[in-house]
Formats: sequence, structure tokens, C-alpha cells
Amino acid sequence: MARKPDGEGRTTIKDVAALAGVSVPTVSRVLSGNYPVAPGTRLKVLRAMRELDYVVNAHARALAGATTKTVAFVVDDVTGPFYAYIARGVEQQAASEGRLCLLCTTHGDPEREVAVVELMREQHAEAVIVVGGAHAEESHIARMSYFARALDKAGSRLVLCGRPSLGEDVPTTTVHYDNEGGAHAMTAHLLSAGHRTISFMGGKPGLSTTDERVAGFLRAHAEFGVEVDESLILEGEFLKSHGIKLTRELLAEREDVTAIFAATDMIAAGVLKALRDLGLRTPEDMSVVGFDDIPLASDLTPALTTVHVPHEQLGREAVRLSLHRGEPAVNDQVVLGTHIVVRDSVARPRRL
Amino acid sequence: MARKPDGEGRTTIKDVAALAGVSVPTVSRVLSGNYPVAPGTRLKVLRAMRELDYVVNAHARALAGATTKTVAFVVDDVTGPFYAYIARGVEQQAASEGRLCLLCTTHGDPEREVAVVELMREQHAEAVIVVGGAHAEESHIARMSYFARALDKAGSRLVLCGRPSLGEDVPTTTVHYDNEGGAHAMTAHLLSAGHRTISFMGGKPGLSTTDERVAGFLRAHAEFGVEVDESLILEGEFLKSHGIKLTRELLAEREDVTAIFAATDMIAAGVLKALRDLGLRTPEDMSVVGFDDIPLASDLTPALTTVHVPHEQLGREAVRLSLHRGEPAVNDQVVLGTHIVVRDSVARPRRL
DNA sequence: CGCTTGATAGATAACGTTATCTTCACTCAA
DNA sequence: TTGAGTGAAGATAACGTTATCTATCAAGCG
Repeated sequence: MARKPDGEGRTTIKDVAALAGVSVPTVSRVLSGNYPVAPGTRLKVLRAMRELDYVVNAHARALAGATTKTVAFVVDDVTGPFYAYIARGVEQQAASEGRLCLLCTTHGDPEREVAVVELMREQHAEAVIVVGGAHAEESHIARMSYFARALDKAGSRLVLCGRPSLGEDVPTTTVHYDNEGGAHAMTAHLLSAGHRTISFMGGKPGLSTTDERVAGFLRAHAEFGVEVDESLILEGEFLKSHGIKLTRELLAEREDVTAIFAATDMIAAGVLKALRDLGLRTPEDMSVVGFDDIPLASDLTPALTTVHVPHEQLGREAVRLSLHRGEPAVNDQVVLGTHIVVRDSVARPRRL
Repeated sequence: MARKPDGEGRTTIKDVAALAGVSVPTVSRVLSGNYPVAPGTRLKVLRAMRELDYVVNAHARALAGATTKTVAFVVDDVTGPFYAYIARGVEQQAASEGRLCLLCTTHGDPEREVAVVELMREQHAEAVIVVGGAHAEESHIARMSYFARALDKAGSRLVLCGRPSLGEDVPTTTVHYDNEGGAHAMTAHLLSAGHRTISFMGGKPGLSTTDERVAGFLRAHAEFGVEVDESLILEGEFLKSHGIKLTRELLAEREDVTAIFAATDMIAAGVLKALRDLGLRTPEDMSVVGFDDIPLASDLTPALTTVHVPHEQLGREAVRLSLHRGEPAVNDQVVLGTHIVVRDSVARPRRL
């Protein structure tokens, strides 16, 4: 039972080699299995490893070899169901590809987003996946492009998940979903039902998610030949509380609105609550729809008609694409489809 | 503009040193700032770093120095709101202490939990935080204890968050919350309201979370001198669908139950839905309470009376305690309090 | 029977940092 | 002046792996 004195701390490959009576490289060979080792020798080494309770030092391995086997995941806030499901997709796919998953949050702060990407560069992550809507500011785009190139030069990859590409010439992988199409389909659904005065509620202009959803909203109106009253496009955060506040303000001012298109399901939850508090019935007095199809949507009363976003698949694809990209394309892009899910929150308008 | 030829990949500290015309250690000193460097030299180095767009190699640094600056976070599933909020707490605290956060999921599989902890050992994470109820199986406890000791020997720390300690002699930090007390208070609340036939619904026996909550349920009954009908303690997963199924089965068999204590808010959501489907009103025909106080609880109809768990604080404490533990205590323990939040889902029983 | 060949295993050199030990030029007191 | 003290930098040696090159031994072949 010759063993390294306890309390010494970490056991290294050297200790294993000594105990097994072989050289250090031989142990390394047993570990990686990429080189022939005599069965007897292998056994001795394995026994020594077990005896000493040895685990490799991932840092030393990363430094010596080339591959790092880590995927970084950058997100506003893990708490939102929207992100949580993408996170699950990322984590699952990463795990199934034998990768570890580094989690960072930015709290919606573009400054912090840049700082975090920098940090990931230090970690030599194989891919850095940035999730959620992007800010349209010129300076932010420039800085992200800069990091995309820096990562690319270091053999890594910037992945944009749920936000538009930075440009054809910037080396990134983009995994987006069809915000514009989903908003278009949903708006068409409302217009088909006879609604003509629809409020689009929530979202900050300049955030890609908002802009794309509003674009779909406008296009559907144009196709139906319905003029949009710009004052019905209300700005706000993606929060339930904002849904409540905006709904109150809207109904205090106008009587003619028959439907509310909430920019997200969370906002829609607030809208429904505000309507209930005001004594209005959904969908009889007011139709309400959302966007995202988070689990909450089907739990609301009434169950919310909304646009389904394939969150989990989004996360999986982000990892999958960034890890095995075959051709040396500068800029890979995938757009996943969205579709409307009809539940119980839409009816024909009463007052035309 | 003498610079390393592009396309070479990673720039190292050597390149910076060469460009700045100083030695490698000098650059390192500028980087860490723990040693005096002449202002002029510092400036030259900083300029070179910017010029070459240099970032340190975290792996090399981890290998050379001792500190690793990573916290690992092991959880069943990021998707559940319960875990998501703990995750947020962990991530926030880790970030504010300058640590990175490694995320792993186990999908409730004890095997995978062990594998993941092993993996974290390779990463030399400063702390490995395992979140959520634990399985009581002897073999699992033994293996976790083993890893706790292994981590401890390597200067790291196993943190149990929301699950009981592994024993006095096992080197761990435990950050728990008062399951038993919360369940006790809530049960007392129901008993005080006059309920005498209460079903405890959901949870798997053997999972610490379940066992602790049931214990509180039983203690309150004992204190009120009310006999518990064991057949009213129903087993099931922590899922909404199980809440629906169990409620249907329960009400098909018995007429005398006046209140349901759902083991979690998710189950309670299912209970409420099933009751509504059966044409029963809450709380007039049946009182319902939950446990966890996830955001969903206040959105349900009626708003759910439940036990508040300080999720985010739990995550923060886990990181804080594991990072600065002063005395060399083998086994630190903290238990955070829980309290009931009264909303609209409890009334006095109609039928006594 | 000597020489090539294949299968193993050891020796040595990276990998990119930080820690530690020296060295070197100065300044200041004796 | 000269020796001690000080501030700044270089030299060198880790850190724990894997990669690469070299050495050994046995078998196979001409």
C-alpha cells in the first residue's frame, strides 16, 4: 500500500506513475487511449489511479493539448422562462457532446456583455453563445464584431442565439427564430377575426426582438390594408408589471381598442390581470395574445393564444452548429420557424 | 507597428514582452499588479497588450498560480423556477466575488450527479454547489461523502444547498432552508382554519425535500391532536400533471377531504386546474396550499397561499459561505427560515 | 545471422503563466 | 568613499499535462 502521504493535496500523474512503476507519459497514454499500451501495463496504471483516487488536472490538460471542451453561455438572466429553456437546450447538447457549460449573466447591460465575452476569451471556450435580443447601438455592434474576430482568430466561435447577425463579413454562427414571421401570423390572426384597432404592447425600440416583432405587426396591417395608429404601439419592459401599467394607461385613454398584442407572454400575463381588475372579460371584451409560448401561457385564465418559439431547440442548435461546422463558412446562419398556438384568449370584437 | 504575424492564433505573454521590450515576468507583474513596476515600463507593457489584443490564458494562470476562481453549480434542471432563482443567486454572488460559474445538470439522476461532481474535481472548482433534494439511498450518501473528502483534500469544498448535511464528520458546507418548519406552519394554518381531513399531495418518499415537508405536516397534526390518515399522503412527482392526476384520483375515492397541501407550487397549480375541471371552487369547496412560493403562485386563480422559500438568498449564501469560511470548521451549517404567505386559496371548511 | 520492422516505453521538450531567486543600478548614511 | 539598503528588472524554475522524438526488444525476413 505504498501511497503518497495523505494531506499533501492534489495527486498528480507523477504519483500514479511512481506507484505503477512506469513513466509519466505512459500514464498519460492510458488516460487518453490514443497510443498502444500493453494490457498488463494498462492494468497496473489503472489500479494505481484508483488506489490514489486520481483525477486529471483539466487546466494542465488544456494547456498542453489544444482542445478545451467548454462552451460558454451568456444570457440576460437565467430566471426568465424564455432563457431558462434555451439554457436547458444548450446544457443538454453541450453535455451530450462531452462539453462543460460556463454560465454568465449580463442583466441586460451591454457593457457587461462585452466584459463577459472578453472573460470567455480568457477561458478559451470553444464557443461563446450569446442569447437574447441585441441592442442596435452602433458602438455595441462594433465591439461585438471585434470580439467575434478575436474569438475566431483564437479558434473559437461567437454564436448569436435569438438575435440577428452582425453582418456578412463577421465570423459568427447565428441561430435565430422568426420573430417577424410569428408576429405577422399572429397579427393576421387578429385582423382576420375582425379586429381593426390593435395595440402592440411592450418592448424597447432598438432591441432587436422588439423591432422584429413590431415589423411583423406592421407588415400584416399593410397586407390587410389597415392603417396603424402609431400611438397604439406602447413601449415597456418585458415584465408583468409593465403589462399591468400599460393596460391601465391605455384603457384610461381609449375606448376603441379591441385587441392587445403583448410583446411577450409575461406582459400578456400582466394585461390579463389588469383587465380582470378593471372588470373586463377576456376574450369577450378584449382579445389578448402574447409571444414566446412559455409554460405559463397555458396556465393563464383564459389560456393564452400566443406565438410558439422553439426555445430548447434554439439552444441545442446553437451548440451543435458551433461545434461541428464543416465548411469554413465565415458566417453560418439558421432561422428556426415559429407558429401561432391558438388557445382561448381571442374572440371576434364586440364593438366594431 | 511591429506585431506578431496575424493568423498565428493566440498571442501570448511572450509576444507582449517582446513588443514592449521587457522580460516575460515583467508583463506578468503588470498583469497582476502585486509587485512594483516602474510607471514608464507599465505604460509600455499596457500599450503592447492593447496593440496585440492580448488576453491571459486562464488555464496557464490556473496551472501556475493556485487560485482557480470557478464555482460549479450542479442542479436537476435549470428550467424549474425553484432552481432558476437559486441559480440566479449563485451566479450573482459568484460574479460579484469575481468567480466564474460552471453549470451542470443531472436530470434527477444520482449516477449523473456523482459523475458531474467528479468532473468538477478535474476542473479544480473552488466550490461545488449541489442544489435540491437528496436521495436517501445509503450508497449515494457514501459516494457523496467520498467526493466531499476528495474535494476537501484538493482544497475545494462541497456545498449542499437545500438538502441535509451528510454527517458531522464529512467536510461540507450546508445551506439549507426550513422545510419542516414551513410545512408545520402551513399545516397549523389549515388546522386552525378548522380543517381536519387534509391530503398531503406529491413528492417521493426518500427524497429529503419530501420527507422533511411530510415531517412538518405530521408534527402539526400531532400538536393539534388530530390523527393523520396515512392514506391521504399521496406520492407523486413535483409536476403539474401529477397534481391533476392525483386530485382526480383522490376525489373519485373520498368526499371528506376539505384541504389539499400540495408538496410544491407546481403540484398546486395542477390541483387547482383539476378542481376547476371538476366544477369545484377554490377555496369555497376545497382549500389548497402549496410550497416554494415561485412567481407562478401569485398568478394562479385564486392566488395561492404557500410557504415562501428564500431561493435567491439560498444561492448567494452557498457561494458566500464556501468562499470565505474563516475557521477551519469541518462542517459549516446554515438554515434559512421559511414563512407562510397567505393569499386567497384557503377558507374555513364548509362540510365539517 | 544480421538487419529491418513493429510494438512498447522512456526521455525530453513544449504549453503560457506565476513564484522565487538573482542581479543590477542607485541612493543614503557613516 | 564605501557598504548597506532599496527599487526595479531579468533568469530560472516550477505547475501537470500531452507531443514528439528516441531507445529497446522481440520477431520476421532475406
